[in-house]
Amino acid sequence: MSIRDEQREAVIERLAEHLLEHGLARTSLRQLAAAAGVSDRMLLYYFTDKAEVLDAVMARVAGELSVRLAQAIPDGAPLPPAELIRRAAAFTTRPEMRRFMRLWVEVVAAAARGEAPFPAIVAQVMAGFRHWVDARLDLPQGADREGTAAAIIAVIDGLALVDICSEDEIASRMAAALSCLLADQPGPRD
Amino acid sequence: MSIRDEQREAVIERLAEHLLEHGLARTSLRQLAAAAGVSDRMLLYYFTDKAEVLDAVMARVAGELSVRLAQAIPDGAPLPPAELIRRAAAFTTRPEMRRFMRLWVEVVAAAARGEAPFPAIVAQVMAGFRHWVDARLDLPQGADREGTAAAIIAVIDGLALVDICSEDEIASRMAAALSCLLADQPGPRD
DNA sequence: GATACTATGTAGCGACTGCTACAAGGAATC
DNA sequence: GATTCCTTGTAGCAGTCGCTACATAGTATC
Repeated sequence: MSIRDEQREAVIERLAEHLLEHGLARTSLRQLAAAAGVSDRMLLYYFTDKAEVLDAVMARVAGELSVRLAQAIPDGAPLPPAELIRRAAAFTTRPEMRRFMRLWVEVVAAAARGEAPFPAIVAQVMAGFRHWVDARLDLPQGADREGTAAAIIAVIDGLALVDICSEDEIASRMAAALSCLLADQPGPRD
Repeated sequence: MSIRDEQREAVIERLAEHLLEHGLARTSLRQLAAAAGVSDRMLLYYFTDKAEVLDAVMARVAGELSVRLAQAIPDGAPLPPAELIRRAAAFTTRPEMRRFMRLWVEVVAAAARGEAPFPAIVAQVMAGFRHWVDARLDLPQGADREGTAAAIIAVIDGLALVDICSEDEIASRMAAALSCLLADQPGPRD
């Protein structure tokens, strides 16, 4: 592997950490270069342009998220939707996962704005989410698997969205309340 | 009212429409000025700086959203959470409401990035949402009202987030599937 | 040793950003 | 008629943006 390729890999690794830490807030070429410990000139030597940088870094981040999701909830035994939501919610609101979800919300917004290369990234990651849910979802025949999968993703992403603009304390209560809403036996009653 | 104040109002009105149409994609001072039909020089005559422009415009948009939410689901008869979610979801995924929700997601992301004046705007709008839910939520005593309200907002916002990065067709299926998940009698079974 | 390719620094381009200094026209007031 | 204030245009500032031209040092190849 050439020096260039080695540096490329190292840069991707460092920038993945940078994006998870700061979101899309500091993503000008010069800021990315500084975070990666190289000059902006060299960043554009390792990558053809800024879009390729973000593409590569986001692919790395998505890969890591994918691994963690697979580890947290294996695809062996399919779960009923309420239980799947409950576990996925518990996992994605864990402190170390919140920066993934925050970045994800920012990326979706950037895609909504039409900002390259985020629309393509969102399409890929979203497909990954759908596949992840589909492989873990136990649903009676005749039910709308795609619709249900989308709804489950929506609930998880919604928790993340509210989470990032609220005080820390609300997240667990929100998850608990959601759990009650989904249960066949609804929450603490008199 | 001085010419300046009249123009200010007219500019806010036009920019509210602009933001709902294009999100935060075209919000440089010059782009905002063009959309409002004035020069950038005059925009900064009517407002002290860009943050004040966005503040005023977002307040207008939030006000309009608030009116529509109040009209769509009056606060007379409190609803159980599942029903409230169902109605709110049906309303916010209506075609004419989607641009509100898209803008909302973008604003939350901008706030997450720390970009002024969005954190303050998000806090205000979020408080409005919480109040709206609280005034319409029928919940047994002893239940966590705040947590449940946050969860309801999360579900609605999640639908919006998935909605803006999916094909049109999925939205209604997602809402239907969610309805099944929340029902005491879960969806079409065999 | 000459040549070609890889790797890196310096410097800067043109476009855009938020914002402002300055001047001037017009209306109102003294 | 002179002065002052409200309104508006012109021009441009300093900074950042993504990106690139150019030079150079080192290394590999012939």
